[in-house]
Amino acid sequence: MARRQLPPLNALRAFEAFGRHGRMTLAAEELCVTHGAVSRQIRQLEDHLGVALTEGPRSRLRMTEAGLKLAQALTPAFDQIAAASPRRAPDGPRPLVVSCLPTFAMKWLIPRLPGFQATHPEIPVRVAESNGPFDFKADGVDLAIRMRPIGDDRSDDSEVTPFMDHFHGPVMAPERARAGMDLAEVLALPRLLTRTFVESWSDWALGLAVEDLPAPASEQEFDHYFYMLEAAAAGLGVAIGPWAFVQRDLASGRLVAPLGFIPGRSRIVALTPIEGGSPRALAFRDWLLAEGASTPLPPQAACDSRGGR
Amino acid sequence: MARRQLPPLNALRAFEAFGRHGRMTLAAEELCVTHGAVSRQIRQLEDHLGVALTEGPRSRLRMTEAGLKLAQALTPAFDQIAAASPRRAPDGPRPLVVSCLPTFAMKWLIPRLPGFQATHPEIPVRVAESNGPFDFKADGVDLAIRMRPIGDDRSDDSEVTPFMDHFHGPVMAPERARAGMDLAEVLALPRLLTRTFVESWSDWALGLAVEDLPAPASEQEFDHYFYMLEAAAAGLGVAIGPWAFVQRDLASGRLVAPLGFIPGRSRIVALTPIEGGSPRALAFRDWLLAEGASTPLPPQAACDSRGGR
DNA sequence: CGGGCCATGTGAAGAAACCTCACAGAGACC
DNA sequence: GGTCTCTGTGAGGTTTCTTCACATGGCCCG
Repeated sequence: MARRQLPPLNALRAFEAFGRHGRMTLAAEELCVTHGAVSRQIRQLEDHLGVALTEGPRSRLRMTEAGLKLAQALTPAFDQIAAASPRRAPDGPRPLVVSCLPTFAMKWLIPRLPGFQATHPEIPVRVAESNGPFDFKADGVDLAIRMRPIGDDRSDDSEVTPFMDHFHGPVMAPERARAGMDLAEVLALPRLLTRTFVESWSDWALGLAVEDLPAPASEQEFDHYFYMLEAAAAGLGVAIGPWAFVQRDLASGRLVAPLGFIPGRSRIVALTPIEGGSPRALAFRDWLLAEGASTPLPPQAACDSRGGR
Repeated sequence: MARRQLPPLNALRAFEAFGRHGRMTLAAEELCVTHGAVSRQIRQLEDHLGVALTEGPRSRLRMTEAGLKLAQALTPAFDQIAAASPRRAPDGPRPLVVSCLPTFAMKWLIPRLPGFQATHPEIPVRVAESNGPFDFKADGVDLAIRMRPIGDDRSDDSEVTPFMDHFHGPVMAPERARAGMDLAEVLALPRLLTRTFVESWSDWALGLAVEDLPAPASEQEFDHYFYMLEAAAAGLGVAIGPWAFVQRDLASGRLVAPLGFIPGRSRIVALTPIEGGSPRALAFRDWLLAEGASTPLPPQAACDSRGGR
C-alpha cells in the first residue's frame, strides 16, 4: 500500500556526503558525527539495497559504479530540499556571505577557513555554493569566488581581484597510470567531463598548443566536478583536474597526474561590489590573496607545450 | 562547517506524504505508522523551521502557503531519490503492474484496491504512478489507466477499454463559495492550473459552449493535480476538478463545487496489450469496468450548457 | 442543542535507532 | 619495521521515534 519504498533517509544523507567528500572521515565532519556513525549508516544502506556502494581497501575507499550513480542523483535531490526549506533567521550577527563554486569550496576554501577564523574570530562566514551568476544585493552576497579568463578583469558592478593562478592537467586512478606515460596514451583513455566546465579538455589542449584532440575511447559526463573526480579515482577514466581541486588527492595517492599540470587560461578571482564593499569583505579578500600566494605551485609539468614524449 | 543544514529528513518525508494526501491519517497509512507519529513529525518540522505549515481546525486541516511551497518541492525530490535507489528483486510472484496517473491512483484506484484483492487474493498488484507515455514491454506494464478523448479508441499496440466517464467542474474552498454563485463570479476568482493537464479550463469552457474565457484575476500553476486540489482546499483559488478526484473531498466538505459538474470530452480508459494480454490483466480490466459502473455520478450540474444564471 | 462522528493533539512509557568510545585491522609511506 | 591514516566493529548509553489511550474541537444530524 505504501506509495514509495524509500531507503532510510539518514543513511542516504550520510552516503551522499561520503560521495561528495570521497572519505567517510570528511563526511562525518560535515554531519557533525563520528566516522563510525557514517560507516554504520553506509553499511545499513548497502544492506538495505543489497548493492555494494563502496569498494577497495579501507584506507583508500572508493565508490562503485552503482554508488556513484546513486550519489549523483542524491546530491541534486538534497540540494532541492535544502533550497526549499525555509531557515529561521539566525540570532547572531549577519555572517559574511561568500558565494563560491561548490568544488572549490570543498577542496580548497573550507579546509582553509579555520585559518581565517583564527585571525578574524569576530567575522562569521557562511559559504554559499553556486555555479551560476549571482547578484550582490538580491542574494545577499558579500564576496564571490569565480573563474575568470586572464585579462577579463573588468566588470560593471564588481571589483575583480585575482588571487590564485589556475593550473590543470589530466588526473586518473593510480591503476590506470604507467610510469613514463605519454600524451597519446592519456588521450586514448575514456574521458570524464563535467557539465559545469565542459571546455576543460579543449582548454587544456589549447594550453598544449594542440589544435584538435583525437576522439577518446569513450566519454562520460557528470553534473558536478567532485563526482567527476571521484569517478577518476574509481578508475572510470581520466579527467582534467584543476590543481587546486586535486592537490590533496594527489598527495594522498588517490589520484595521479602523469603529465603534470600546465597554466590554464583563467585565474581564480574574488568579486566584491564596486562600491560599498564592506570592510569585512575586504578583509576576506586580503586573506584570500595571502592564502593564494602561499598555496604551493604544482610540480613541474612533465609534458610541456611541445606535447608528447 | 556543515555544508547544509537540512531539516530532519523523516519529518520531511512525513510532511510530504501529508501534503499529497491532505490528511494526516492517510499519510500515516502510507508510511505504515499511526497518525500520532505523523502529527509529531510535522510538529517537529514546524518547530525546526519556525514556520507554520498547517492551519485550520483539526478536523479540517489545510496547508499554509509556506507548507504548500515546501511540499511541492519535496515531492519531486523524493521521487528522484526513489527513482535512483535500486530495489532488490522481490521474492514473491511477479505482481500485476498497473500504470496510472498519480492523482487517479491516490484518489480513486488505491482506495478501491482492497476490493480487488478480496476477489482475487492470488493476484498481487503494484501501482506504478506515471503521467507520460509507457511501453508495455520495456516498463513491464501489464495494464495502464489513462485519459482518452471520446472516440479515440483505436491504438496500434493496445486495446482501449473505457470504464468510466469523466465529469469536471470548478471546485474551491467552502469559504470562497456563496450560495447561488454564478459563472461570472467563479471566473473572476484566481484560477489554479496543473502542469499535467493545462487544458482543463478551456476544456471545461468548451463543454459549456463558451468560446473565450474572460481573463482571470490571477493564475497559479502546480506540478501535480493533488497540489492544485490542496491549493483549492487552502482557499488559494478555484480549480477544475475531475469528479473522480474530488468526490471524497466534496463529501467531507473540504471542497465545494457551486456550479456542479459537466461531462468532459474524455473518458477514463484501461489499456491492455493488443495481443497476449495476460488473464490477470483482463481480470483487472473487468474489475475496473464493474467499479466504474458502480461509481456514483456527480450531482446534477447547477450550471448547464446555457451558462451563467 | 446535544449526541455521534471524525480527525488531530498529547502524556507517558516502551521500542528502536542512533551515536560514541575504544580498539582492531589493513594499507601506505618512510 | 614503525608509524600514520582511514575504516570496521563490539558494547553500551542516549536520543529519538512510536504507540496506546484518551482529550479536544469542529461538523453533522436529528
